[in-house]
Amino acid sequence: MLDQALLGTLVDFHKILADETRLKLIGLLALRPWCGQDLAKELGVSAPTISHHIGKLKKLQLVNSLREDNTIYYALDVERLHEFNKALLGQDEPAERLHRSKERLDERQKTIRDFFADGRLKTLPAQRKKKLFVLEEILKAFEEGREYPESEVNEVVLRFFDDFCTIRREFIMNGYMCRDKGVYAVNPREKWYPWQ
Amino acid sequence: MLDQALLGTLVDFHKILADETRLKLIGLLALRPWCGQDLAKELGVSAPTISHHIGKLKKLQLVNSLREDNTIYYALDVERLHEFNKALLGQDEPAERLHRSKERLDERQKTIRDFFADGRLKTLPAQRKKKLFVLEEILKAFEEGREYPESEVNEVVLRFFDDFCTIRREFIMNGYMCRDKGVYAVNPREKWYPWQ
DNA sequence: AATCACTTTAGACAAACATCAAATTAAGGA
DNA sequence: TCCTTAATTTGATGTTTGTCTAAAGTGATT
Repeated sequence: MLDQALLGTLVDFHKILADETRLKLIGLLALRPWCGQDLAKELGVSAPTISHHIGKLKKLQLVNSLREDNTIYYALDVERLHEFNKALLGQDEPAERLHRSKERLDERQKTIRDFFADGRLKTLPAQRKKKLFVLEEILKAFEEGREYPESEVNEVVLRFFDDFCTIRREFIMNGYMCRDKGVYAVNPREKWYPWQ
Repeated sequence: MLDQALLGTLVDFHKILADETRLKLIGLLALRPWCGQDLAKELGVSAPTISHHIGKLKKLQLVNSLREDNTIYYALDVERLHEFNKALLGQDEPAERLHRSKERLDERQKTIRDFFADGRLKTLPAQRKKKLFVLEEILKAFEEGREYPESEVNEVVLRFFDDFCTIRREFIMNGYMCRDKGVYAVNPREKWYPWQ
């Protein structure tokens, strides 16, 4: 998943953005380049404080500086900002995800053929991936948005497998269903496993 | 710009993500729901530590918890994560920006009519907004992407205004041009003032 | 040289916080 | 009712860090 090198960078990035003054600084620099004195006046802090924060932003290459006579103008690198923002989430592009999901279609159907007979589950797969395929297959017997008392969940599952208790537990553990005060409901599909 | 309410939330968000353990936690919870004990074992920290971090993630509603018998399963709210990530950048929609730029069109043209006569600048406006309009008008005489020695910048500006020195300085100060070792170049237009 | 405007570094202080061990709470099951 | 397992709270500790003042550094102008 998240490799170690990226993790360190990501921590640093968020550390940098986790400060009100620095966030304001970025807000101002997004408008235009500023010099230190003006930034200090605008934000109501001392010049060394500005220098301190600019230094941090520079270390992440979020701002560049440019000297004009005595005064130094700082400019935001918007592109760089976007790079960081993509790092946490954007690693799984929709197109890519779609591609992989198609790749797995055969695997899913094969699993279901293998583990079901006459509409009933022969045995719960031990392999995690296959187990999820099976759970999702059983889940088709439930209506999304409707609430089920525990007894009714058992009833429905029983049509597929005797050990309804295990299946019910797996539904919860894997986020397919939620339970509140003994009442069960299927979670919306997009919350299941977008990474599968 | 960045309003105060959003700013606080954003600081909190980044504070939460600015920790290696929590980032790993999010990485794990992105895969599937986990219970506290397993998370502690997986990350090699104590249970209270996990509890501490989960508490922080919960405060930002980044994770939900779900009790199954004695054990509590924590699940990541991916949607919420996306919301936060959009907050920093996407706040200025292109459509909105376009709208505002149209609003200011008349103002711009009026300023140029007022301050130019026979293609020459009468005087540099003191008011910041108008000054920028004027600078941008003069800037049209430069090619984007081409490099100009200082002498040539002076030459071009001289066609509009005698005090080329001030104009040249204003170009730099306001981010319209950059200067490196005496060579000038016009910055790409999207870096000027998207907010104007 | 001397001065001036601006920036950066150094040092100090206080606040925030990650972590752990120990104590406490919560919920089942014997 | 007691025992077990898991989660949370509490308190302590050491680290990090934002901010300031004072001092030093940096370029340009007189």
